Amino acid sequence: MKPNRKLKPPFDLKVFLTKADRRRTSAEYRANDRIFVQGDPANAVFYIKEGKVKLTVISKQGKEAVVAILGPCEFFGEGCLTGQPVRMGTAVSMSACSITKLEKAEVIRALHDEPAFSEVFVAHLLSRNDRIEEDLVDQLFNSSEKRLARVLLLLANFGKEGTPQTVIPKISQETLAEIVGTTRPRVSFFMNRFRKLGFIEYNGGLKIHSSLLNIVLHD
Amino acid sequence: MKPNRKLKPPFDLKVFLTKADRRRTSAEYRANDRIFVQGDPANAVFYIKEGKVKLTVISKQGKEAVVAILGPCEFFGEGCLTGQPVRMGTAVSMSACSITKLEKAEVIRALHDEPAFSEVFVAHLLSRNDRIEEDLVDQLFNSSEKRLARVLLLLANFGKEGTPQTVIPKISQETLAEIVGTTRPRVSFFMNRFRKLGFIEYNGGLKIHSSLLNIVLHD
DNA sequence: TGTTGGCTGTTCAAAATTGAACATTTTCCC
DNA sequence: GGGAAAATGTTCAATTTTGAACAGCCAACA
Repeated sequence: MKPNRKLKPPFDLKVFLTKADRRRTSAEYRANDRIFVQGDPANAVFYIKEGKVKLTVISKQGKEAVVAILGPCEFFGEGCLTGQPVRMGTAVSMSACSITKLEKAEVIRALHDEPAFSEVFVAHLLSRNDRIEEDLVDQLFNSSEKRLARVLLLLANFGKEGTPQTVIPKISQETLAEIVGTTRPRVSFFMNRFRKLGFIEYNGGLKIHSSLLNIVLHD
Repeated sequence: MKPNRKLKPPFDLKVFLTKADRRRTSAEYRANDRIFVQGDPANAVFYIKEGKVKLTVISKQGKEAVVAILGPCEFFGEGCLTGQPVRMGTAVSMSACSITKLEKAEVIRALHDEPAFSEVFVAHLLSRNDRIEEDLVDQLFNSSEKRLARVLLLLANFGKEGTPQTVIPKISQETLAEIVGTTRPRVSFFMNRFRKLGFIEYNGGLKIHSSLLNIVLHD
Protein backbone atom coordinates (compact mmCIF):
# COMPACT_ATOMS: atom_id res chain seq x y z
CA MET A 1 0.00 0.00 0.00
CA LYS A 2 1.55 3.28 -1.04
CA PRO A 3 1.17 5.86 1.72
CA ASN A 4 0.80 8.68 -0.74
CA ARG A 5 0.39 8.84 -4.47
CA LYS A 6 0.69 12.57 -4.93
CA LEU A 7 4.36 13.13 -5.44
CA LYS A 8 4.21 16.08 -7.75
CA PRO A 9 3.65 19.50 -6.24
CA PRO A 10 0.47 21.41 -7.06
CA PHE A 11 0.82 23.33 -10.29
CA ASP A 12 -1.00 26.09 -12.00
CA LEU A 13 -2.74 25.00 -15.16
CA LYS A 14 -2.03 28.35 -16.81
CA VAL A 15 1.60 27.45 -17.02
CA PHE A 16 0.74 24.50 -19.18
CA LEU A 17 -1.81 26.08 -21.45
CA THR A 18 -0.23 28.92 -23.27
CA LYS A 19 -2.82 29.77 -25.86
CA ALA A 20 -5.62 31.26 -23.84
CA ASP A 21 -8.99 31.25 -25.48
CA ARG A 22 -12.61 31.53 -24.54
CA ARG A 23 -13.19 27.84 -24.30
CA ARG A 24 -11.43 27.62 -20.96
CA THR A 25 -13.65 28.70 -18.10
CA SER A 26 -13.39 28.44 -14.35
CA ALA A 27 -16.33 27.82 -12.10
CA GLU A 28 -17.08 27.59 -8.41
CA TYR A 29 -19.23 24.85 -6.94
CA ARG A 30 -20.65 24.30 -3.49
CA ALA A 31 -20.73 20.92 -1.81
CA ASN A 32 -22.99 18.40 -3.55
CA ASP A 33 -23.34 20.25 -6.83
CA ARG A 34 -23.57 18.07 -9.87
CA ILE A 35 -20.84 18.91 -12.35
CA PHE A 36 -22.08 16.48 -14.92
CA VAL A 37 -24.51 13.59 -14.90
CA GLN A 38 -24.39 10.14 -16.45
CA GLY A 39 -25.89 10.50 -19.92
CA ASP A 40 -24.99 14.16 -20.44
CA PRO A 41 -23.27 15.00 -23.72
CA ALA A 42 -19.52 14.74 -23.14
CA ASN A 43 -17.41 17.47 -24.67
CA ALA A 44 -15.11 18.80 -22.00
CA VAL A 45 -12.42 17.76 -19.56
CA PHE A 46 -12.34 19.23 -16.07
CA TYR A 47 -9.46 20.21 -13.87
CA ILE A 48 -9.77 20.56 -10.10
CA LYS A 49 -8.06 23.66 -8.76
CA GLU A 50 -9.55 23.29 -5.31
CA GLY A 51 -11.86 20.84 -3.54
CA LYS A 52 -12.86 17.22 -3.82
CA VAL A 53 -14.97 15.54 -6.49
CA LYS A 54 -16.73 12.18 -6.41
CA LEU A 55 -17.21 10.14 -9.58
CA THR A 56 -20.04 7.62 -9.49
CA VAL A 57 -21.75 5.20 -11.80
CA ILE A 58 -25.35 4.07 -11.53
CA SER A 59 -26.27 0.57 -12.60
CA LYS A 60 -29.33 -0.52 -14.49
CA GLN A 61 -30.76 -1.72 -11.18
CA GLY A 62 -30.26 1.69 -9.65
CA LYS A 63 -27.31 0.74 -7.47
CA GLU A 64 -24.64 3.40 -7.16
CA ALA A 65 -20.89 2.83 -7.08
CA VAL A 66 -18.14 5.34 -6.40
CA VAL A 67 -15.43 4.95 -8.98
CA ALA A 68 -13.04 7.62 -7.72
CA ILE A 69 -12.60 10.49 -5.33
CA LEU A 70 -10.35 13.16 -6.74
CA GLY A 71 -8.67 16.22 -5.29
CA PRO A 72 -6.73 19.31 -6.33
CA CYS A 73 -4.54 19.11 -9.45
CA GLU A 74 -6.43 16.18 -10.89
CA PHE A 75 -8.41 15.89 -14.09
CA PHE A 76 -11.72 14.19 -14.69
CA GLY A 77 -14.16 13.73 -17.53
CA GLU A 78 -11.34 12.66 -19.83
CA GLY A 79 -13.48 9.79 -21.08
CA CYS A 80 -14.85 12.14 -23.73
CA LEU A 81 -11.48 12.09 -25.48
CA THR A 82 -11.96 8.48 -26.55
CA GLY A 83 -15.01 9.31 -28.57
CA GLN A 84 -17.65 8.61 -25.94
CA PRO A 85 -20.51 10.91 -26.91
CA VAL A 86 -22.05 10.93 -23.43
CA ARG A 87 -20.85 10.74 -19.85
CA MET A 88 -20.48 7.23 -18.49
CA GLY A 89 -20.80 8.46 -14.93
CA THR A 90 -21.71 11.36 -12.69
CA ALA A 91 -19.39 13.93 -11.12
CA VAL A 92 -20.43 15.58 -7.86
CA SER A 93 -18.52 18.07 -5.73
CA MET A 94 -17.95 16.83 -2.18
CA SER A 95 -16.89 20.21 -0.87
CA ALA A 96 -16.59 23.75 -2.16
CA CYS A 97 -14.71 23.42 -5.43
CA SER A 98 -12.96 25.57 -7.95
CA ILE A 99 -12.88 23.78 -11.27
CA THR A 100 -11.60 24.67 -14.72
CA LYS A 101 -13.47 23.41 -17.75
CA LEU A 102 -11.45 22.63 -20.86
CA GLU A 103 -13.29 22.13 -24.10
CA LYS A 104 -12.49 18.81 -25.73
CA ALA A 105 -11.15 20.52 -28.84
CA GLU A 106 -8.74 22.59 -26.82
CA VAL A 107 -7.47 19.59 -24.91
CA ILE A 108 -6.82 17.76 -28.14
CA ARG A 109 -4.99 20.75 -29.51
CA ALA A 110 -2.94 21.17 -26.34
CA LEU A 111 -2.02 17.49 -26.26
CA HIS A 112 -0.65 17.92 -29.75
CA ASP A 113 0.98 21.33 -29.51
CA GLU A 114 2.08 21.71 -25.92
CA PRO A 115 4.43 19.07 -24.58
CA ALA A 116 4.30 20.59 -21.12
CA PHE A 117 0.57 20.05 -20.93
CA SER A 118 0.83 16.67 -22.54
CA GLU A 119 3.34 15.56 -19.94
CA VAL A 120 1.16 16.61 -17.06
CA PHE A 121 -1.84 14.95 -18.59
CA VAL A 122 0.01 11.71 -19.22
CA ALA A 123 1.20 11.75 -15.61
CA HIS A 124 -2.39 12.11 -14.49
CA LEU A 125 -3.55 9.23 -16.66
CA LEU A 126 -0.76 6.98 -15.45
CA SER A 127 -1.47 7.71 -11.83
CA ARG A 128 -5.19 7.20 -12.29
CA ASN A 129 -4.52 3.95 -14.08
CA ASP A 130 -2.46 2.74 -11.16
CA ARG A 131 -5.11 3.69 -8.69
CA ILE A 132 -8.00 2.06 -10.52
CA GLU A 133 -5.94 -1.05 -11.08
CA GLU A 134 -5.25 -1.22 -7.36
CA ASP A 135 -8.94 -0.80 -6.66
CA LEU A 136 -9.74 -3.64 -9.03
CA VAL A 137 -7.13 -5.92 -7.50
CA ASP A 138 -8.47 -5.04 -4.07
CA GLN A 139 -11.94 -6.10 -5.15
CA LEU A 140 -10.63 -9.34 -6.58
CA PHE A 141 -8.56 -10.31 -3.57
CA ASN A 142 -10.01 -8.91 -0.41
CA SER A 143 -13.07 -9.27 1.78
CA SER A 144 -15.30 -6.28 2.37
CA GLU A 145 -13.76 -5.81 5.79
CA LYS A 146 -10.29 -5.34 4.33
CA ARG A 147 -11.59 -3.18 1.53
CA LEU A 148 -13.27 -0.86 4.00
CA ALA A 149 -10.07 -0.62 6.01
CA ARG A 150 -8.12 0.22 2.88
CA VAL A 151 -10.59 2.89 1.80
CA LEU A 152 -10.46 4.52 5.21
CA LEU A 153 -6.68 4.54 5.17
CA LEU A 154 -6.59 6.01 1.68
CA LEU A 155 -9.06 8.71 2.63
CA ALA A 156 -7.00 9.52 5.70
CA ASN A 157 -3.78 9.93 3.78
CA PHE A 158 -5.51 11.88 1.08
CA GLY A 159 -2.84 14.46 0.28
CA LYS A 160 -0.72 14.08 3.37
CA GLU A 161 2.07 11.76 4.32
CA GLY A 162 3.24 9.84 7.33
CA THR A 163 0.46 11.07 9.54
CA PRO A 164 -0.04 8.43 12.21
CA GLN A 165 -3.65 9.34 12.80
CA THR A 166 -5.77 11.65 10.73
CA VAL A 167 -9.18 13.19 10.80
CA ILE A 168 -11.52 12.61 7.89
CA PRO A 169 -13.93 15.49 7.20
CA LYS A 170 -17.30 13.81 6.85
CA ILE A 171 -18.49 10.85 4.89
CA SER A 172 -21.68 8.86 5.32
CA GLN A 173 -21.73 5.12 5.73
CA GLU A 174 -23.88 5.05 2.65
CA THR A 175 -21.11 6.63 0.58
CA LEU A 176 -18.49 4.39 2.13
CA ALA A 177 -20.58 1.41 1.14
CA GLU A 178 -20.68 2.67 -2.44
CA ILE A 179 -16.92 3.06 -2.50
CA VAL A 180 -16.16 -0.26 -0.90
CA GLY A 181 -18.73 -2.12 -2.92
CA THR A 182 -20.92 -3.48 -0.16
CA THR A 183 -24.05 -2.64 1.81
CA ARG A 184 -24.51 0.01 4.46
CA PRO A 185 -25.29 -2.40 7.32
CA ARG A 186 -22.03 -4.09 6.53
CA VAL A 187 -20.14 -0.81 6.78
CA SER A 188 -21.87 -0.05 10.06
CA PHE A 189 -20.95 -3.46 11.39
CA PHE A 190 -17.27 -3.16 10.51
CA MET A 191 -17.00 0.46 11.62
CA ASN A 192 -18.15 -0.61 15.05
CA ARG A 193 -15.78 -3.52 15.06
CA PHE A 194 -12.89 -1.21 14.13
CA ARG A 195 -13.98 1.17 16.85
CA LYS A 196 -14.17 -1.52 19.49
CA LEU A 197 -10.69 -2.63 18.52
CA GLY A 198 -9.42 0.94 18.85
CA PHE A 199 -8.49 1.31 15.17
CA ILE A 200 -10.76 4.27 14.61
CA GLU A 201 -12.68 6.84 16.67
CA TYR A 202 -15.74 8.77 15.74
CA ASN A 203 -18.64 10.80 16.99
CA GLY A 204 -18.88 13.43 14.31
CA GLY A 205 -15.43 13.66 12.89
CA LEU A 206 -13.64 10.42 12.11
CA LYS A 207 -10.13 9.57 13.27
CA ILE A 208 -8.14 6.83 11.63
CA HIS A 209 -5.32 5.26 13.62
CA SER A 210 -2.43 3.68 11.83
CA SER A 211 -3.21 0.49 13.74
CA LEU A 212 -6.00 -0.02 11.22
CA LEU A 213 -3.24 -1.18 8.93
CA ASN A 214 -3.34 -4.44 10.88
CA ILE A 215 -6.60 -5.32 9.19
CA VAL A 216 -5.18 -4.75 5.73
CA LEU A 217 -1.82 -6.34 6.33
CA HIS A 218 -2.86 -9.32 8.40
CA ASP A 219 -2.11 -12.42 6.26
CA MET B 1 -21.36 -2.86 -23.24
CA LYS B 2 -19.27 -1.62 -26.14
CA PRO B 3 -18.99 -4.32 -28.79
CA ASN B 4 -15.50 -3.25 -29.71
CA ARG B 5 -13.04 -0.86 -28.22
CA LYS B 6 -10.39 -0.98 -30.91
CA LEU B 7 -11.40 1.68 -33.34
CA LYS B 8 -8.02 2.77 -34.49
CA PRO B 9 -6.31 0.70 -37.18
CA PRO B 10 -3.12 -1.16 -36.38
CA PHE B 11 -0.12 1.06 -36.77
CA ASP B 12 3.57 0.64 -37.07
CA LEU B 13 5.45 1.95 -34.09
CA LYS B 14 8.31 3.05 -36.30
CA VAL B 15 6.14 5.78 -37.70
CA PHE B 16 5.83 7.25 -34.26
CA LEU B 17 9.37 6.94 -33.08
CA THR B 18 11.63 8.83 -35.40
CA LYS B 19 14.90 8.82 -33.54
CA ALA B 20 16.02 5.25 -33.74
CA ASP B 21 18.50 4.18 -31.14
CA ARG B 22 19.80 1.03 -29.56
CA ARG B 23 17.45 1.10 -26.65
CA ARG B 24 14.57 -0.09 -28.75
CA THR B 25 14.64 -3.81 -29.29
CA SER B 26 12.18 -6.31 -30.65
CA ALA B 27 11.80 -9.80 -29.33
CA GLU B 28 9.84 -12.93 -30.10
CA TYR B 29 8.14 -14.97 -27.42
CA ARG B 30 6.39 -18.29 -27.47
CA ALA B 31 3.18 -19.02 -25.61
CA ASN B 32 3.54 -18.84 -21.82
CA ASP B 33 6.86 -17.02 -21.75
CA ARG B 34 7.26 -14.60 -18.90
CA ILE B 35 8.03 -11.13 -20.18
CA PHE B 36 8.45 -9.69 -16.73
CA VAL B 37 7.61 -10.86 -13.23
CA GLN B 38 6.14 -9.08 -10.23
CA GLY B 39 9.08 -7.62 -8.33
CA ASP B 40 11.43 -7.26 -11.31
CA PRO B 41 13.10 -3.89 -11.69
CA ALA B 42 10.89 -1.75 -13.90
CA ASN B 43 12.64 0.30 -16.55
CA ALA B 44 10.92 -0.30 -19.85
CA VAL B 45 7.58 -0.09 -21.58
CA PHE B 46 6.49 -2.81 -23.97
CA TYR B 47 4.55 -2.63 -27.19
CA ILE B 48 2.75 -5.63 -28.67
CA LYS B 49 3.27 -5.99 -32.40
CA GLU B 50 1.69 -9.41 -32.55
CA GLY B 51 0.09 -11.82 -30.10
CA LYS B 52 -1.73 -11.65 -26.79
CA VAL B 53 -0.33 -10.87 -23.36
CA LYS B 54 -1.83 -11.53 -19.94
CA LEU B 55 -1.15 -9.23 -17.00
CA THR B 56 -1.59 -10.76 -13.57
CA VAL B 57 -1.09 -9.84 -9.93
CA ILE B 58 -0.37 -12.27 -7.13
CA SER B 59 -1.70 -11.53 -3.68
CA LYS B 60 0.07 -12.05 -0.40
CA GLN B 61 -2.00 -15.19 0.07
CA GLY B 62 -0.82 -16.51 -3.27
CA LYS B 63 -4.08 -15.96 -5.12
CA GLU B 64 -3.68 -14.83 -8.70
CA ALA B 65 -5.83 -12.27 -10.51
CA VAL B 66 -5.79 -11.34 -14.18
CA VAL B 67 -5.79 -7.57 -14.51
CA ALA B 68 -5.81 -7.34 -18.30
CA ILE B 69 -5.48 -9.27 -21.52
CA LEU B 70 -3.90 -7.19 -24.24
CA GLY B 71 -3.45 -7.62 -27.96
CA PRO B 72 -1.68 -6.10 -30.96
CA CYS B 73 -1.01 -2.35 -30.92
CA GLU B 74 -1.28 -2.08 -27.16
CA PHE B 75 1.30 -1.05 -24.60
CA PHE B 76 2.02 -2.55 -21.21
CA GLY B 77 4.49 -2.05 -18.39
CA GLU B 78 3.82 1.70 -18.43
CA GLY B 79 3.59 1.64 -14.64
CA CYS B 80 7.34 2.24 -14.55
CA LEU B 81 6.77 5.76 -15.83
CA THR B 82 5.19 6.82 -12.54
CA GLY B 83 8.32 6.09 -10.61
CA GLN B 84 7.53 2.55 -9.54
CA PRO B 85 10.95 0.95 -9.16
CA VAL B 86 9.65 -2.60 -9.57
CA ARG B 87 6.89 -4.36 -11.47
CA MET B 88 3.57 -4.49 -9.66
CA GLY B 89 2.49 -7.49 -11.71
CA THR B 90 3.54 -10.21 -14.09
CA ALA B 91 3.29 -10.20 -17.89
CA VAL B 92 2.99 -13.53 -19.68
CA SER B 93 2.54 -14.21 -23.38
CA MET B 94 -0.61 -16.19 -24.15
CA SER B 95 0.42 -17.01 -27.70
CA ALA B 96 3.40 -16.47 -29.95
CA CYS B 97 4.21 -12.79 -29.60
CA SER B 98 6.32 -10.16 -31.23
CA ILE B 99 7.02 -7.41 -28.74
CA THR B 100 9.02 -4.22 -28.83
CA LYS B 101 10.79 -3.06 -25.71
CA LEU B 102 11.15 0.67 -25.18
CA GLU B 103 13.55 1.87 -22.53
CA LYS B 104 11.90 4.14 -20.01
CA ALA B 105 14.23 7.00 -20.87
CA GLU B 106 13.35 6.79 -24.52
CA VAL B 107 9.63 6.76 -23.82
CA ILE B 108 9.98 9.86 -21.68
CA ARG B 109 11.95 11.55 -24.41
CA ALA B 110 9.44 10.56 -27.08
CA LEU B 111 6.52 11.75 -24.99
CA HIS B 112 8.19 15.12 -24.81
CA ASP B 113 9.59 15.45 -28.31
CA GLU B 114 7.25 13.51 -30.57
CA PRO B 115 3.64 14.57 -30.53
CA ALA B 116 2.69 11.72 -32.82
CA PHE B 117 3.93 9.18 -30.30
CA SER B 118 2.49 11.11 -27.43
CA GLU B 119 -0.93 11.09 -29.04
CA VAL B 120 -0.90 7.37 -29.61
CA PHE B 121 0.25 6.76 -26.07
CA VAL B 122 -2.41 9.00 -24.59
CA ALA B 123 -5.02 7.19 -26.66
CA HIS B 124 -3.77 3.91 -25.23
CA LEU B 125 -3.92 5.18 -21.67
CA LEU B 126 -7.40 6.57 -22.12
CA SER B 127 -8.70 3.35 -23.58
CA ARG B 128 -7.06 1.28 -20.86
CA ASN B 129 -8.50 3.56 -18.24
CA ASP B 130 -11.97 3.07 -19.66
CA ARG B 131 -11.52 -0.65 -19.72
CA ILE B 132 -10.25 -1.02 -16.16
CA GLU B 133 -12.94 1.29 -14.91
CA GLU B 134 -15.55 -0.89 -16.59
CA ASP B 135 -13.98 -3.94 -15.01
CA LEU B 136 -14.16 -2.30 -11.60
CA VAL B 137 -17.77 -1.27 -12.06
CA ASP B 138 -18.55 -4.80 -13.22
CA GLN B 139 -17.07 -6.17 -10.02
CA LEU B 140 -19.02 -3.73 -7.91
CA PHE B 141 -22.36 -4.34 -9.55
CA ASN B 142 -22.60 -7.81 -10.93
CA SER B 143 -22.70 -11.42 -9.76
CA SER B 144 -20.00 -13.82 -10.85
CA GLU B 145 -22.37 -15.33 -13.40
CA LYS B 146 -22.78 -12.01 -15.17
CA ARG B 147 -19.11 -11.22 -14.89
CA LEU B 148 -18.20 -14.50 -16.52
CA ALA B 149 -20.67 -13.84 -19.33
CA ARG B 150 -19.19 -10.39 -19.86
CA VAL B 151 -15.63 -11.72 -19.92
CA LEU B 152 -16.55 -14.35 -22.50
CA LEU B 153 -18.24 -11.77 -24.69
CA LEU B 154 -15.29 -9.43 -24.46
CA LEU B 155 -12.87 -12.21 -25.32
CA ALA B 156 -15.03 -13.18 -28.27
CA ASN B 157 -15.09 -9.70 -29.72
CA PHE B 158 -11.42 -9.23 -29.10
CA GLY B 159 -10.45 -7.26 -32.21
CA LYS B 160 -13.44 -8.01 -34.36
CA GLU B 161 -16.85 -6.47 -34.66
CA GLY B 162 -20.42 -7.53 -35.12
CA THR B 163 -19.60 -11.21 -35.25
CA PRO B 164 -22.72 -13.02 -34.08
CA GLN B 165 -20.77 -16.02 -32.85
CA THR B 166 -17.06 -16.30 -32.46
CA VAL B 167 -14.48 -18.89 -31.61
CA ILE B 168 -12.13 -18.27 -28.73
CA PRO B 169 -8.69 -19.82 -29.13
CA LYS B 170 -8.07 -21.53 -25.83
CA ILE B 171 -8.42 -20.49 -22.26
CA SER B 172 -8.54 -22.64 -19.15
CA GLN B 173 -11.30 -22.39 -16.58
CA GLU B 174 -8.58 -21.62 -14.10
CA THR B 175 -7.58 -18.51 -16.05
CA LEU B 176 -11.19 -17.52 -16.55
CA ALA B 177 -11.68 -17.74 -12.81
CA GLU B 178 -8.71 -15.44 -12.29
CA ILE B 179 -10.14 -12.91 -14.72
CA VAL B 180 -13.65 -13.02 -13.37
CA GLY B 181 -12.56 -13.02 -9.78
CA THR B 182 -14.08 -16.27 -8.61
CA THR B 183 -13.23 -19.93 -8.14
CA ARG B 184 -12.76 -22.57 -10.79
CA PRO B 185 -15.66 -24.76 -9.71
CA ARG B 186 -17.85 -21.73 -10.08
CA VAL B 187 -16.64 -21.16 -13.63
CA SER B 188 -17.20 -24.80 -14.45
CA PHE B 189 -20.71 -24.60 -13.04
CA PHE B 190 -21.67 -21.53 -15.06
CA MET B 191 -19.99 -22.72 -18.24
CA ASN B 192 -22.16 -25.80 -18.11
CA ARG B 193 -25.23 -23.75 -17.40
CA PHE B 194 -24.45 -21.50 -20.38
CA ARG B 195 -23.92 -24.57 -22.50
CA LYS B 196 -27.17 -26.17 -21.48
CA LEU B 197 -28.95 -22.94 -22.32
CA GLY B 198 -27.31 -22.89 -25.75
CA PHE B 199 -25.36 -19.68 -25.15
CA ILE B 200 -21.99 -21.28 -25.75
CA GLU B 201 -20.58 -24.46 -27.28
CA TYR B 202 -17.32 -26.15 -26.54
CA ASN B 203 -15.32 -29.30 -26.77
CA GLY B 204 -11.87 -27.97 -27.48
CA GLY B 205 -12.51 -24.67 -29.14
CA LEU B 206 -15.08 -22.39 -27.55
CA LYS B 207 -17.91 -20.72 -29.41
CA ILE B 208 -19.75 -17.77 -27.96
CA HIS B 209 -23.24 -17.04 -29.23
CA SER B 210 -24.61 -13.56 -29.09
CA SER B 211 -27.51 -14.95 -27.09
CA LEU B 212 -25.12 -14.94 -24.13
CA LEU B 213 -25.86 -11.23 -24.01
CA ASN B 214 -29.13 -12.19 -22.36
CA ILE B 215 -27.26 -13.03 -19.19
CA VAL B 216 -25.52 -9.69 -19.09
CA LEU B 217 -28.46 -7.58 -20.12
CA HIS B 218 -31.20 -9.28 -18.16
CA ASP B 219 -31.96 -6.97 -15.22
C1' DT C 1 -41.51 22.30 21.80
C1' DG C 2 -42.45 18.93 18.73
C1' DT C 3 -41.71 16.82 14.53
C1' DT C 4 -39.46 15.67 10.42
C1' DG C 5 -35.73 13.58 8.00
C1' DG C 6 -31.22 11.75 7.66
C1' DC C 7 -27.93 8.81 9.53
C1' DT C 8 -26.71 5.03 12.36
C1' DG C 9 -26.96 0.47 15.00
C1' DT C 10 -28.86 -4.10 14.79
C1' DT C 11 -31.17 -8.22 13.47
C1' DC C 12 -32.17 -12.07 10.51
C1' DA C 13 -33.44 -15.23 6.88
C1' DA C 14 -32.25 -15.98 2.14
C1' DA C 15 -28.86 -16.13 -1.28
C1' DA C 16 -24.30 -16.25 -3.12
C1' DT C 17 -19.72 -17.65 -2.70
C1' DT C 18 -15.82 -20.12 -1.11
C1' DG C 19 -12.60 -23.93 -0.48
C1' DA C 20 -11.66 -28.41 -0.31
C1' DA C 21 -12.43 -32.84 -1.90
C1' DC C 22 -13.01 -36.36 -5.22
C1' DA C 23 -14.43 -38.44 -9.89
C1' DT C 24 -14.07 -38.15 -14.63
C1' DT C 25 -12.34 -36.73 -18.98
C1' DT C 26 -8.94 -34.95 -22.06
C1' DT C 27 -4.31 -34.04 -23.55
C1' DC C 28 0.26 -34.95 -24.11
C1' DC C 29 4.35 -37.56 -24.31
C1' DC C 30 7.06 -41.78 -24.48
C1' DG D 1 -1.30 -47.84 -26.92
C1' DG D 2 -0.39 -46.74 -22.07
C1' DG D 3 0.31 -43.78 -18.41
C1' DA D 4 1.02 -39.32 -16.27
C1' DA D 5 -0.44 -34.79 -15.95
C1' DA D 6 -3.63 -31.39 -16.70
C1' DA D 7 -8.18 -29.83 -17.19
C1' DT D 8 -12.90 -30.38 -16.19
C1' DG D 9 -17.32 -31.88 -13.79
C1' DT D 10 -19.54 -32.34 -9.36
C1' DT D 11 -20.56 -32.29 -4.57
C1' DC D 12 -21.06 -30.15 -0.11
C1' DA D 13 -20.51 -27.86 4.35
C1' DA D 14 -18.90 -23.51 6.03
C1' DT D 15 -18.64 -18.81 5.39
C1' DT D 16 -19.70 -14.38 3.52
C1' DT D 17 -22.80 -11.34 1.71
C1' DT D 18 -27.17 -9.42 0.68
C1' DG D 19 -31.54 -7.05 1.30
C1' DA D 20 -35.04 -5.77 3.94
C1' DA D 21 -36.74 -4.40 8.14
C1' DC D 22 -37.03 -1.79 12.35
C1' DA D 23 -35.53 1.12 16.30
C1' DG D 24 -32.75 4.83 18.19
C1' DC D 25 -30.23 9.16 17.85
C1' DC D 26 -29.56 13.79 16.55
C1' DA D 27 -29.75 18.15 14.11
C1' DA D 28 -32.68 21.40 11.64
C1' DC D 29 -36.58 23.88 11.64
C1' DA D 30 -41.27 25.74 12.09
